[in-house]
Amino acid sequence: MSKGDDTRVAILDAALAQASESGFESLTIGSLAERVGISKSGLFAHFGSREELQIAAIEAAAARFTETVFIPALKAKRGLPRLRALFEHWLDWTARSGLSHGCPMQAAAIEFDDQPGAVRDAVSDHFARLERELGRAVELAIGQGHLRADLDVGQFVFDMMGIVFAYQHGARLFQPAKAEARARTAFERLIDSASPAP
Amino acid sequence: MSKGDDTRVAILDAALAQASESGFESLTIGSLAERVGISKSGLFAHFGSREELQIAAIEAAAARFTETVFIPALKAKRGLPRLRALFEHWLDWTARSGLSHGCPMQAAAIEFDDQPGAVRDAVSDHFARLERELGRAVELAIGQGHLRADLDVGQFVFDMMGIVFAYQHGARLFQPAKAEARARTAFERLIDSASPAP
DNA sequence: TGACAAAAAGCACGATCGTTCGTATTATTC
DNA sequence: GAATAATACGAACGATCGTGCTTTTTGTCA
Repeated sequence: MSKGDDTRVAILDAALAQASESGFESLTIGSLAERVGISKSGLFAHFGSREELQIAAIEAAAARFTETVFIPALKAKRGLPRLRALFEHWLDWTARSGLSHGCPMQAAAIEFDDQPGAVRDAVSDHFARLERELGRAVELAIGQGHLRADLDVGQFVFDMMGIVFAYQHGARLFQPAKAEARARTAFERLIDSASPAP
Repeated sequence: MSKGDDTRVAILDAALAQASESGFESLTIGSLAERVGISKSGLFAHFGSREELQIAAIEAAAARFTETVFIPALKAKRGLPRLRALFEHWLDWTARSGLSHGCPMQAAAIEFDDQPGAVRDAVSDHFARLERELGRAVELAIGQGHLRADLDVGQFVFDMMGIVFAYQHGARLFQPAKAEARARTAFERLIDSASPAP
């Protein structure tokens, strides 16, 4: 890995930390350069424009999400265990990847949902993939007989996302511990209602 | 109402529209003044600082939420009908109040959750009140015998918020109609699971 | 209508924004 | 070690940021 790539990685690390704290709108070239310890123009040269920097940051966040949530979940047996692992890793993925101030993907989703362009596309691609992967995990669980065969997969994924969103909301604004307990309870109830009839 | 108050209302209307589109971070005095059609300094004089403007905008959003969601729901009979009304009005409150580009309160929650101060306080006050009111509606439904007496009210509210968040997310990034259908299905299932044993 | 207060505008400030360009400093390769 | 490419820097640009002032316009009320 060349020197330039090292710097690029350092920049994106700092960018993710910054976006986690204050959102992508706060991702200015000047403040980011200061955080990384290089000059404005030096940083700028790596991306060519602010928008390119934002896109790179989104993609870096998506990559980190994959490393933190998807990859480790593959270690669990397919079916319900893997689905549970996905849920657990998703709950605390920001903390486990050094972004303790909130999920940058969700911040991006809210900031860019009404601003058509490459940034918005990158965000919606991420969430589309997330839904797809979750759906696949659910289908595997059905295949393994862990969940009902007539389950509405899309609805299950929708419900699961709602639980995580409510968790993130509660943890951010109020008591993280309570939100976590509520989220687990809700997820267990969701699984219960999707289990095969005895 | 004096002329100044009229202007203030117009400013806050524009501020909410702007915040709905691009978030509170994008709420700059210059762009807002142009939107309203007055001078920067003229607008500035109404608030004294940008932070005061942001707080006023949050409070205006909260007030509009009350008008659009809480007040109309009071027309429904207390108990389950009112709870349903709250849910329905909450789902489309942004569209019904001219903020078709996203809920400003949720944008604010994500932008300011890690920035202690009066803005964050105003946001968390709003959501605390929202949870309290929802909880009260649930308790009324229990009192009317519409919901189980041993229901975990806090958990119910958590689940309900998750449904709405997932709806807002899906409607924002993907297909609003599908998200709406999923949200209704989820809510009916939630009520079902909270209904008294037959 | 004239006096007074309220509201808006005008102008300027230092700071910071994204971006460009020419130059200096490094890494890499022969 | 010399040649060359990759990286970083410094200075500057026009624009915009939030915020003070002073002046002008507008509304209100005796």
